[in-house]
Amino acid sequence: MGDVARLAGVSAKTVSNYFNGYRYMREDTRQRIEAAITELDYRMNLSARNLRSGKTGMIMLAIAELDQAYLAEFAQTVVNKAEELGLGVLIETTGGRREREVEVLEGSRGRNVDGVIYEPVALGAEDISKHHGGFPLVLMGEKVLGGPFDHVTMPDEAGTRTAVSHLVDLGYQNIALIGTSATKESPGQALRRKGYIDALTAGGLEVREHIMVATKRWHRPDGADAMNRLLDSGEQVDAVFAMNDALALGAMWAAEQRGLRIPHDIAFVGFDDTEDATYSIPSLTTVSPGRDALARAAVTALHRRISDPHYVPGEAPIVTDYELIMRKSTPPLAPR
Amino acid sequence: MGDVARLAGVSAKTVSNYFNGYRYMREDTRQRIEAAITELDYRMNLSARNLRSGKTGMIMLAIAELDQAYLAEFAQTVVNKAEELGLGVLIETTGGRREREVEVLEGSRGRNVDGVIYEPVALGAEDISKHHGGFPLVLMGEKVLGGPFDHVTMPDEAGTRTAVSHLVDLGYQNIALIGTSATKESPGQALRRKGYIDALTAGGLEVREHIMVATKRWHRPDGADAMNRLLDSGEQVDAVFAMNDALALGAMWAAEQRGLRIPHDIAFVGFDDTEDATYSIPSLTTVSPGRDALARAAVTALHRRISDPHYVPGEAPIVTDYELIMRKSTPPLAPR
DNA sequence: GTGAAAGCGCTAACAT
DNA sequence: ATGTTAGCGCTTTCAC
Repeated sequence: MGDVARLAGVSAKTVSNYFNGYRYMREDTRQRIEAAITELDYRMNLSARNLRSGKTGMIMLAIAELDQAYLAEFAQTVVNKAEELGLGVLIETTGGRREREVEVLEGSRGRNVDGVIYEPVALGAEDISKHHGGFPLVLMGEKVLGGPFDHVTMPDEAGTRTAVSHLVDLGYQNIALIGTSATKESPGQALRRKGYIDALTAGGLEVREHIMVATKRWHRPDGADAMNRLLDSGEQVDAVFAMNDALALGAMWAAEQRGLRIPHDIAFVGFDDTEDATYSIPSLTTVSPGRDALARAAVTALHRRISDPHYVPGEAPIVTDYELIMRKSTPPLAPR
Repeated sequence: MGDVARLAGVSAKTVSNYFNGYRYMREDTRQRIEAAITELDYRMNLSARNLRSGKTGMIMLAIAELDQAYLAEFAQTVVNKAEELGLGVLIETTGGRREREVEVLEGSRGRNVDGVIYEPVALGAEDISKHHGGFPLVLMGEKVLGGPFDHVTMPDEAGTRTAVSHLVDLGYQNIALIGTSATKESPGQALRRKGYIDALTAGGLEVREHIMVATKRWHRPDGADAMNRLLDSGEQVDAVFAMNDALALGAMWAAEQRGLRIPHDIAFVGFDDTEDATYSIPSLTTVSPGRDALARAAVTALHRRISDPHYVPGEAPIVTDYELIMRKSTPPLAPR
């Protein structure tokens, strides 16, 4: 920057003013600076600016994994929105593993970005308060009581309840659940399980532990695997609610592999409304949880928290609207 | 860091040595430092380290979009591999738009990371040399002649040729191509188109411009749209090679919507071997281009370039092995 | 409207 | 094996 100043015949401070949009500057000064920048092909050293200003212009997005359509689409929207606000996005993935989640919360990178959008999977609310190092944080999922965090959350419970109730209304009586956890339940899992149980209860149906199937992850192979176990069990099943679209599509595929006719023999419902749910054969009924709005809300809240020192995180979660998207995988149940 | 040094009764330099793994240090010194760090809950200020050392410990991954399964899976592997090497990954998306691609190449963020992995879509080789600001760069796609860049590339041409030849061998005679460009062709597009044409020619089949269909992007809706236009055209088609899996799955869906039986009436082949190709109904024959190996190779090459000042980028591209994965969407052609 | 000087928190180079 | 000095390239403060 010194070089630019010298070439333009001004001080470094004036060049700095130029970059920071300082308003009072003579037109000829501005032009000389611009000419010098072009001439020298100068780019500001962000490390130096960061050191001095205490800001980095970057936020971190810490999620379980990118190779899950929902999270990839979420990340895409976060990157776009951040770009609008002049922020870069550093992506860390945790694989949903507790150890990595703690690392992210305690590590130095978290304190060296302006803020973090964080999706806890293995970590509970207490853990987060305990391990958190004091940087601006927006949580995806449950509220951490007392923590100074914004939190954005999908309508997990209500969305699931609506979807399962829809199956009940269509006449299905043996509705399986795919995607529970054999070990520690994540917040989203707990809420979706609750929505499922409530809908069955409200519909006067029995809640059967044997048709609630745990999976390790939430990818297609897990869904296929779960479906195979379900069919092997001999339990009667006429519909499946899966905790996300990938599980539902994997389950549907496994059922078809075994010679069942979809959706005639078994109906399927997913959650997320990722692109592949529209284009599966048959197309998949699913819950659209307002993904883009949520991602934008997360970035906006974080940005406000970063740039306004008086900003106080909202007590209430930011929840988006959801919508049940009805497609061909859930026909009205024909009398058997 | 000064605080830590004071509390531990050593100089700042010794604390710095501690963080940088300097080997010669008395055990009790080390322990006093560790105690002080814990006591103060100290985390290093990376901006200061970056300013001083001229490195940031971050690389940038500049790709078209994250909400494309192939790129999301690629990004996931890049993040993992970078993490292994102690590097953070800043993700920028360009949407494949020329203007954004230039911005990324010229902007200040590129000069403020240690290196960049870059996927040009709209930008040609000349553009890249012209706009590049001198930072370590690994390109995905074609070789930029004379540029000091490593480049990693999928076996676009050979993979496509093999896939289309397979259709020819099975007896298909009217093989459409989905995913060409109406405007400027990207490197990958050009190579896949060439592979397609070569395979047809080698098989003694006519190359028909009318069954080569352009799409705006490479997502499912684009594939569906292209398939509809193809079917509306009245051209005879018994198989489709799509430039990626998403296009193939969208096209397959559209054909099914119109009452065609898949794969009996039309066979489909994709490219990428994303997870959804395994679990579609019917499962999709596709080219597996060694995605993970490629992502790891890209990070490794960049890391070497960053850390070894004598490293000279290879002349030859890093190409991975590919494999044709045969599934149910391409049965041997029964005599009609 | 612009300049001069100080200093953000680290590490390279050298000293001990 | 550890301490001292200087300075990375910016922005802040205050003076002009």
